[in-house]
Amino acid sequence: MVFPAHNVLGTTGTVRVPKTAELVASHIRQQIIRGQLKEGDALPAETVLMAQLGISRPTLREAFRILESEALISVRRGVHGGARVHVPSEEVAARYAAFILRYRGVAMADVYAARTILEAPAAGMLASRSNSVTLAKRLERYLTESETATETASERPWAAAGFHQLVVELAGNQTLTLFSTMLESLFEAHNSKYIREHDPQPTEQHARRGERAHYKLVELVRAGDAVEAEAHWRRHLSELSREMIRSTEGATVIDVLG
Amino acid sequence: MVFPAHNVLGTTGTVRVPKTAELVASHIRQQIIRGQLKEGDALPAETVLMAQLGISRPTLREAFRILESEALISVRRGVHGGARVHVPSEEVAARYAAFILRYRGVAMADVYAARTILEAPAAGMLASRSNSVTLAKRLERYLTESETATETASERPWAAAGFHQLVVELAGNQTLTLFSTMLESLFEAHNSKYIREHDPQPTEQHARRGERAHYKLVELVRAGDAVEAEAHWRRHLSELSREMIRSTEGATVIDVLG
DNA sequence: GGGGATTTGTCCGTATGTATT
DNA sequence: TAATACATACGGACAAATCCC
Repeated sequence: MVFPAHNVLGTTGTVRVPKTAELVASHIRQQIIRGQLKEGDALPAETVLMAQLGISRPTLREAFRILESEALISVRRGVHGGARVHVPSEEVAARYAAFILRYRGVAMADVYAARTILEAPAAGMLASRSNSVTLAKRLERYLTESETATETASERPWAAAGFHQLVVELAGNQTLTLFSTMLESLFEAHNSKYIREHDPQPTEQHARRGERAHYKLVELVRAGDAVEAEAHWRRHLSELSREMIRSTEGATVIDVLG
Repeated sequence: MVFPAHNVLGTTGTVRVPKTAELVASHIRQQIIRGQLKEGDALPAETVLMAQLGISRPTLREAFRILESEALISVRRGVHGGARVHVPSEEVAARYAAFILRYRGVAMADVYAARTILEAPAAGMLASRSNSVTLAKRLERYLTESETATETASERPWAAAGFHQLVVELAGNQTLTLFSTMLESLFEAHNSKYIREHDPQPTEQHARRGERAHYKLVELVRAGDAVEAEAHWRRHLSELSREMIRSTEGATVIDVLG
């Protein structure tokens, strides 16, 4: 594999000429996205890659920084170090969405509202499916299993988030599921940052009400009542949003870590 | 500004120690996202930044590559060259979403379906708003203006995409608008790549039907009929999706450029 | 537990290409 | 056209971290 050392086209007018590091990064990225490089795979050592690709170390390192910022590789030092491959993650996509939203000064309330708009129809789709009884069973099993699995109260929100994710996932649209996961990732990042600064409120009463709402959705899905399932889930999501916004009062705008 | 030359904490156990280039990139990125650096602003020259931040040229260049891959800066050579600042763009977020979808082998039909799920409720929200008459006027004005502005048939799809964007935008949720823009960006990338390979079909008849559907939505919004507006828009979007999928038959899976 | 080997992290100096004046 | 200023790329060197024996 050879990359053009001193860009082939010479003077290129107004055309943007990609730098060597970008080309190298794209080359490796494509192998990851196409599945030719799998999770955990080790890339060759720097010296080997330099020879294979015909580039210098600084150039290779620039490519590594690009891929590292996309969480597609992680580099460690030491004797068995080197670059290791990772699958593209929703967190990164959520991160970039957060950059945009933060730049525009979008409030967290807006993000919560988006979840409601997105998830409520998903609940309706679930109930209107022909195999809604099977789907209801899947949902119910998740609830009972997570009930026995959760030991401390602190990990209950995580289980609840998993239920919301499952609702969207069973609706059967992968793009929608991705968006939903991105939103969940934003909430998680925002809340964890907030919890670090303030005191976490367990809100035992709210947890019980949430649990009842989850079981009620299962029933509506089982009954195949799409209209009521969507309406019920919308109410639940709205209430949840209000609660979250009130409890994190003061942190109204998206906060970006990176 | 001084970054820890040889990471302060020394041995850090299992904690991931961020590299200097990442810190520098984050530092500059935050200034951009917080609006302290504005679109078109020029960053100091490399030598100046090296002195200001107390880092070497390779490290600074690694940071530049990271920011460049996020489209937050663009670097040019020559006398008045250097790094120029850009606002965070939806295309980048769409790009990473595309990486994830492509990795999972998601079909374009899935992405189109997501647009339907997302935009249809937005149309309903539009009609149910108290100022729906004003919103209808905005939509109508866009249609008449784009009608006079479009000269060639090739730029008509662009105008249509703008109308769809406007529908979501007027629904008033910025997060939803971002998602919608990301989807539109994916369609644009996919179609432009497809058009380059095949022959573009103008489909005059479809264009007229689409135009009628747009005007009908305006009427339903003006009348404040939320239920029918949502149903109508869903039908229109579904038909549009079928049409696009059929006309790009063979390119069923998301394709990623980068 | 300590020493050595391997691999990346950071730096410096230099040469070359490129765009502006 | 020539000079100038800037980024691009290369090679070599040392420091730091990690693992194995």
